[in-house]
Amino acid sequence: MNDIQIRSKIWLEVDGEPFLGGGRLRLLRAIAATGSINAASQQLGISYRKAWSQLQEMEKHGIPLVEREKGGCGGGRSIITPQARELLSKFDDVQEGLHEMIDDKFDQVFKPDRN
Amino acid sequence: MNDIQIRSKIWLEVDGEPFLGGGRLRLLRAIAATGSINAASQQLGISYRKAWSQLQEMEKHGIPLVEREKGGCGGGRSIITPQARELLSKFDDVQEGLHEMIDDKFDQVFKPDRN
DNA sequence: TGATGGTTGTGCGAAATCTGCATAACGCTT
DNA sequence: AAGCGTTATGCAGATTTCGCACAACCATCA
Repeated sequence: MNDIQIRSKIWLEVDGEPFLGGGRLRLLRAIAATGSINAASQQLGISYRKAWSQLQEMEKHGIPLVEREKGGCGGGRSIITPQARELLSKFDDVQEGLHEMIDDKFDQVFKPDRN
Repeated sequence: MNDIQIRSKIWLEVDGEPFLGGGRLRLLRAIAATGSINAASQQLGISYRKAWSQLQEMEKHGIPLVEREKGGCGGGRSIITPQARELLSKFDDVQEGLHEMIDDKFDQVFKPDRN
């Protein structure tokens, strides 16, 4: 059998459209860590434009996630809101151990015992 | 809080690219049920072109999934291979109960007790 | 006080992807 | 040999994604 593997993902939806998944989660984390959308996008290897678009998509449902300031000391900065922090934490709680569990189940079903 | 919900999916990859997920699974099932790619695509509400492309993507890794005949009685027909049948079965085994489990965990974490 | 620097914000054309129409190939059936 | 319903596929149009280029902003500092 070819080298076959399982992948899995979870994400949140609001009003039936994507709200928060793995990629956007990493983005918010990077913004929290760097204090800048620009620095975060570079860290993740995506364009600023893309990061900004993702934030737009997330926030269009009315939940404020990032507070931005343009101009000023350092040119500007961005920090994530307490609500965003809580979301990240809860998302982690749900995701915790999930991939491992699924990988295990995959091995059980797809990889015959070597006895 | 807005109406927020969780979604989840699993899929198989071969050589690092998508091989079998929910959509292609339904396609193979529909082909098995109808004996025809054309009928299957109509049943699923997708174009024949799209169904055919998905089969191409799946089979380009060398695992034969559908045996096709063009021309002949009825114009032609398609049946899925034993290997495809086995894949469907195993995929179900891995997926069984998964969505429910994730939904439960989501409720635990995101919906506070109403005491 | 005005020039500077680094960030956020955005329009728009290019690039890539997806979609499906149109048509060929095929081989039983009659 | 004509017809029929399926599989197979090229290709153009539609749609989405991508990212370059540039505007807006404001504390700092000369």
